[in-house]
Amino acid sequence: MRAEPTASGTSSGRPELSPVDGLARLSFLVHRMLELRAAEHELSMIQTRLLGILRDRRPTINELAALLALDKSSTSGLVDRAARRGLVVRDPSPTDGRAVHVSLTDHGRSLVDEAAARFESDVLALLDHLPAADRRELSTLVSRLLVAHAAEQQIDLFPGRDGGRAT
Amino acid sequence: MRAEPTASGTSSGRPELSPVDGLARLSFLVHRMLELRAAEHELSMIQTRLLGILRDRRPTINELAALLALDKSSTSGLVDRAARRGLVVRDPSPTDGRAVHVSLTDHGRSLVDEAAARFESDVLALLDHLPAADRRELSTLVSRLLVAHAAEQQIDLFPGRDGGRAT
DNA sequence: TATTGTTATACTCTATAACTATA
DNA sequence: TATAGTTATAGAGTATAACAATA
Repeated sequence: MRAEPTASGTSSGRPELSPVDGLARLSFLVHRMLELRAAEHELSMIQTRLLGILRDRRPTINELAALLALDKSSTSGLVDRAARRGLVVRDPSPTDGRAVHVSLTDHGRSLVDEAAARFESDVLALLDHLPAADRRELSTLVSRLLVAHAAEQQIDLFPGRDGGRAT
Repeated sequence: MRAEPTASGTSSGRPELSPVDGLARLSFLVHRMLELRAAEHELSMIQTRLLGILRDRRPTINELAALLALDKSSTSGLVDRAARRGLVVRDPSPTDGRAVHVSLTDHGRSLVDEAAARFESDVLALLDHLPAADRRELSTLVSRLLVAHAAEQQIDLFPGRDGGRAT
């Protein structure tokens, strides 16, 4: 969005990006890393998100639509195209004659696993530009930021780790 | 992509996201903030990027295609749709009878300015979850990371601030 | 001949509305 | 009657290939 970097002069020798600029650029950079790795397997971002969700779930079309924030008709088409490529399968629900469960094929799983592994090493390589201490500090701050934001939005960032409602 | 948060236990009371998970989630969060603000003006991400570029330039279709990493035919169609909505105009190049220059209309500029302002306040509000000292530290680390990455990729993060080739 | 831009065609992605089958 | 999913339709966004106009 910004064209000029808005280098809010630190008056030290090193120019520094503004906080908003920095976060925006970092966001686009990481996003593009995932896009490129997905594209290596001819996966669009939405197909990649679909496969990512299916890594540990067998949702119905309706559940998928909610998770992807898409209309059920869009979701149906998305699953169609993935199924046509042999990445996912539809299975009838044993309990509801109207519903289907979508799950990964072995091929779909190998694609998403490989893309995820490559993306992870991309991000690690990016972080390697910082010395170890800075890297740890950055991770801690990012985590703290996300935890605070999730708390405000009443989102559970750590499902499984006792959602809070316990003793 | 990750379903489980991979809370690499810090063995302290507070769970912390893994570095890759944290950066990925932060990236998606910031990306979604821009998407939502753009959507308030019925702008897609690619239309928003187009208008963002035009804020301080009047590129040709070919130049736009390079900046957006799109084919020139895709760019032509993108500009068509933006022009049909009155957001941009094509003007013939004074020096090359084949080329056109694309620029913002007043309407297009007001849309992109407003979306940018709202996005900026979203990111500032997000950062407000951290105490001021942490916020400054995070910005510095993000900036340092991007500067190092840009240097490696031989990209100039600060155009105008003397591209280096000087005295 | 080479370059700039547009057009024709095809496919993915998305939503709305209408439909089928089951509950 | 309500819900789960699909299909019909329309439009944005993208690429490839073919084209027109200009250089």
